[in-house]
This record gives sequence, C-alpha cells and structure tokens, in this order.
Amino acid sequence: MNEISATRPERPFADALRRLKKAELRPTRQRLALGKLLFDGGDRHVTAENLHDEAMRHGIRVSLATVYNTLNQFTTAGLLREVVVAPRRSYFDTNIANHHHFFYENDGALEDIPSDAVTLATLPEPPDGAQIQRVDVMVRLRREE
Amino acid sequence: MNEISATRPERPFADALRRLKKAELRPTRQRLALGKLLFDGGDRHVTAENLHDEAMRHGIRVSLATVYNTLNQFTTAGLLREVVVAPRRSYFDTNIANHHHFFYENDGALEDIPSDAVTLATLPEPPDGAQIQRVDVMVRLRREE
DNA sequence: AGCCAAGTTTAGAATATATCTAAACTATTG
DNA sequence: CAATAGTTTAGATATATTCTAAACTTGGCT
Repeated sequence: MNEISATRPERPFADALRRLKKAELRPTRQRLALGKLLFDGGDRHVTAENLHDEAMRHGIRVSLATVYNTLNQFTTAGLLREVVVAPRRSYFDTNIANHHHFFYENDGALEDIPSDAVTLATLPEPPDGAQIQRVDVMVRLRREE
Repeated sequence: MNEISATRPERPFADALRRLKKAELRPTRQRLALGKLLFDGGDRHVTAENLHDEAMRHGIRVSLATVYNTLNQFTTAGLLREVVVAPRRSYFDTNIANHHHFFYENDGALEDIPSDAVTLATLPEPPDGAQIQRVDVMVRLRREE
C-alpha cells in the first residue's frame, strides 16, 4: 500500500494538471478550475454559458470570454469535442471517444449513443485531396409533449 | 408533340407555384421568386444571407427578414432541409431526399454524399417516448492548403 | 527572491446571425 | 370592391461568439 495515497487522496487538480501538461497549455488558475469541473464529472455536454454559470456557483472567478477561450483551446488540443446541434446552440462534449448523439428537437437536449449502437457499414471515399477528420452521426428525436 | 409546350415554354414560375400550393403557402411575389431561385437550380446549399444577395443581383426586391421567414416556412413545409454545420453557420438544402453530407472544415463548404455511399448497419432504439425524426451523417473533411 | 518576456485573462466593445415588432401592403373571399 | 386574414418590411432587438487592448500571471533566468 502506498502511504501517501492511503493517508491523503490525490490532490484535486492532479488530473486537470496532467491534461494541461499534455496539451502544452499553461496551468493557470482558470484552466485548472474549468478542467476540474469538466473532467471530474464523467461524460458531460456543456455550453460556454452553462459552464460559466457553474463556475460562478462554485465561486470560481472567471470571465465568459475565458470560458470560451478555454473551451476552444481544449477542443483544439483534443481534450473536448464540439457538437453543433442547432444554428445557435453548440455543446462541448467531454467524451472524446468515438461515439454519436441523440438530439431532442423539443428542448435541445443532447445524449450520447454508445458507440456500438451505431454501425456504419459503408463510408464514402473522401474527395481528392481531402481526408476524413471524423464522422458524426446525429439521431434527431422528437417526443410527445 | 404538344403544341403549347412547343410554341412557348412552361411559365417560369409554374414549378414554384405548384410547390407553394401543395405547402398551403400563399403564392406571393417574394415566395415565388425565392422558390424559383431555389428549385430551378438543381441541388443547392444556401444560407439566408447568400440567397438574399442572389435575389438582389437578380433585381428581386425582398428583405433579409423575408428570406429568413421564407426559408423557415419552406423548411417546416418540408420543401427544404436545414443543415447545421457550425455554431454560426446553417445551410438550407434543396435536396430533401435521404442523403448525407461532406463538410469541409477549412472553408465551411458543404457537399452532398449520394445516399448509397453511406449505409447504416445498426441504428439505436430511440429512448422511451421519443421517435426518430431523421438521422444525419456528417463526414468532416480537411484538405491541404 | 526578483525581473523579464511571453502567454493569459478580463471588461467591454464589436460582430454576426437570427428573430421580433408593428405598421404598411397584398392576396383571397364573399 | 370591401373586409379580413396573411405577408412583408425597416428597423430594433436578442443572442451567441469573438475581438481588443490593458492589466495580470506564469515560467525561465539570474
């Protein structure tokens, strides 16, 4: 048994710090705090606005502009994935594994579909000079109200 | 040979008019003109902004608000399909048959993939109380620059 | 520790896209 | 052709996101 981990749990920002290091982003107070909110909570779909609200509720002082910057940097670094669902609604998904989404047209909610529940039998050849970046499948749902 | 069609071609708005009738939308000057631009040109992907510009260039006097209204009404009526590609970019597609899209991340261009080039082998069960509205597959591409 | 340069954060302004408002106009019906 | 219901419009408003430039923080160096 490891004495350190037995007597006190891993420092709360260790995971966020590891991710930032790997992405070569400086571990600032804001990035660490947002990283912790994002990555400690399992698979999440957040908008900039609601992550900002959440940070406020946790007493983290961070501007909305920084939340946008951070989400975009994390996305570029491959720590997040952006999912665009409607002209004025875009989510950031902490699940970067290969998977797809249910989208509820009624209320704009987004849910993961486990990756094995969708199988693509044929994929098109990418046009000349282009490479496939990724394939998004979105199953649009409507429920009775 | 049909004498009428031999001596003069079908009136230019006949197709747009037929579509509006079927959708129970009043055939106003603006809707007819926009319908003609949209449906005479084969499969197209337009934004409100660029359809408005196109109308201006053709000397059609129509406001941007009406272009938005019309595109939304056409979409609701099933004459168009909306494809959202990025947080601030949404296209209206005149091809309403079952098909999917290539999206070029470099410049935001959208292209149809013929429907037989993508086959979904398995589809997930919709969650309780929800019905599948449609399934969108978007193949995101990147090309060298 | 203290200094510097580079990177980061911030408030507030700017931009872009889309929708709303209410007044003027047009199409349809009787 | 009048009444009414539906449509269009300019301009205002809403909303989401990005930009700007000044202030602050971080990491490297001494």
